[in-house]
Amino acid sequence: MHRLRRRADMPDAADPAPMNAPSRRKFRREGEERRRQDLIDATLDSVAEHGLEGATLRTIALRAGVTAGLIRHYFPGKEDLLQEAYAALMGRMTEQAKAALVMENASPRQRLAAFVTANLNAPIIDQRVFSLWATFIGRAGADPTLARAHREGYLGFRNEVEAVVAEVLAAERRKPDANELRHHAIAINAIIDGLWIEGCLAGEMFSPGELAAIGIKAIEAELGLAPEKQFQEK
Amino acid sequence: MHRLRRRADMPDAADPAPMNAPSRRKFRREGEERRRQDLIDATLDSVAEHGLEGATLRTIALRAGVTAGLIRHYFPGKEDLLQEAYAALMGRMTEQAKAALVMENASPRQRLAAFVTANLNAPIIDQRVFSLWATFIGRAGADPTLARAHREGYLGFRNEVEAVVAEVLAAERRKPDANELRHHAIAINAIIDGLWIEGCLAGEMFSPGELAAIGIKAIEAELGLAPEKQFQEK
DNA sequence: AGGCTATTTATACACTTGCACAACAACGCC
DNA sequence: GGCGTTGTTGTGCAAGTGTATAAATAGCCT
Repeated sequence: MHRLRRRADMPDAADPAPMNAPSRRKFRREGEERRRQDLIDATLDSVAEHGLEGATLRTIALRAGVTAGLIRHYFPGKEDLLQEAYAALMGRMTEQAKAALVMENASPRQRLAAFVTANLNAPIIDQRVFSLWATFIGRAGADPTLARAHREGYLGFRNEVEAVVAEVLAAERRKPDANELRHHAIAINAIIDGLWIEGCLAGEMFSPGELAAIGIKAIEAELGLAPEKQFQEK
Repeated sequence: MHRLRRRADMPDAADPAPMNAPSRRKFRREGEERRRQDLIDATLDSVAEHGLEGATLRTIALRAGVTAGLIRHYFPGKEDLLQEAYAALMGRMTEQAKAALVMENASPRQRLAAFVTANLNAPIIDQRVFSLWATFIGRAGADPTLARAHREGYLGFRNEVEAVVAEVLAAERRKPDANELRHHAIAINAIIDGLWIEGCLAGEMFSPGELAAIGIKAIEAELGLAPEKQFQEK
């Protein structure tokens, strides 16, 4: 029995109790945005748990608490759903990452340290998010759409880093040229990315705050900042 | 017509030319190791190109120049083939990465620089290898076997880094404690990993050797080494 | 209350997937 | 050369896959 029918099976005289037949699943109508978000979340959950291969429409629908057919009512096809899910993931990641930069009344150096700390702790250090990132980015080589989405996210992130670095160095009365600045941004970005991966894949190997401390020290070394004690973590 | 049959279709009196019927595919018997390697390579190619979802037994077999049924003769199931393919990939990656460390007649610092340079240029900087790495590692969260394989590879790599770092610092008459050494290794590992990703995903944004130069400078800063000019790249 | 309509379910369908197995033929051995 | 072994092919099959579509009903409007 691999097709689950509730009604149309055995068309002639086989149902012993025709009275209770119409039992159809109860449902509620949700708002359009709510449904789309639920479906996207369910998609990300499915991908994180079973990979792209295991994220079938039925699995996704089950997780979202609806039936598979409904997906087609909101998305033209599975590919579109995956695209939107990836876009949503990237949006949340960069949003969270950049949120740590909007600090009032803080020196550039403090803002940089806070940025690094935010990126190297929960919720950005998270195995589920990493799995999603890796699963999607693994297809960037073959899917130009994904590749462009990544490139934009990456450059946006790096530009943020470069801007803070410029402020930090300016506060130190240093005037780096454009290429020097770019190299610093690339290196710092690499440090954050690399530590992020290590934390996501083997978080329990590091004590709380350890990755952030390592990252801040490495970045300060990269920028040639004296490790002043006034910037210890609270 | 969705099933391609060559013989058994239409069992009675439908074949106009029964003479040419037995045309069966010619084949050669390869050695066992050769076949296994070919199948593993075809698997990696398929995964790199279409992701885990697109790597079907038929696709893999087609690429290996055999028919799908043969795979079952060498591997108990698809999952086993994927496991072995991942193991082979990791083996080649770490092998290449460590190969740069076995230099005779070189100072520790030169060996470190060569190690970084090797890891941040072709063939280790390679989009296909990155796609494979990301695709597999994305399932590490759900698959304990993959997670352990990664952990072992990662720790092995980091221990290599730590050993070279110890030599470099020893040559500078510095005696770091164990925790300091560990932090250096983690940071340097992150720098290499981060730059590796950037290079794989957007290699054309960097001029040749640029990533290696950035990496070496960042690592020397992390270790507090004076950027002596005698270590320029040839 | 009762109808309208768009959301939601249920089902159908063509096709794919991993696996099973029988038939076949390439190659070594006598 | 013939023969047996076994690597290899061809084919079948149940369980899914994404998509299409008819049927039902939830909830709003009047």
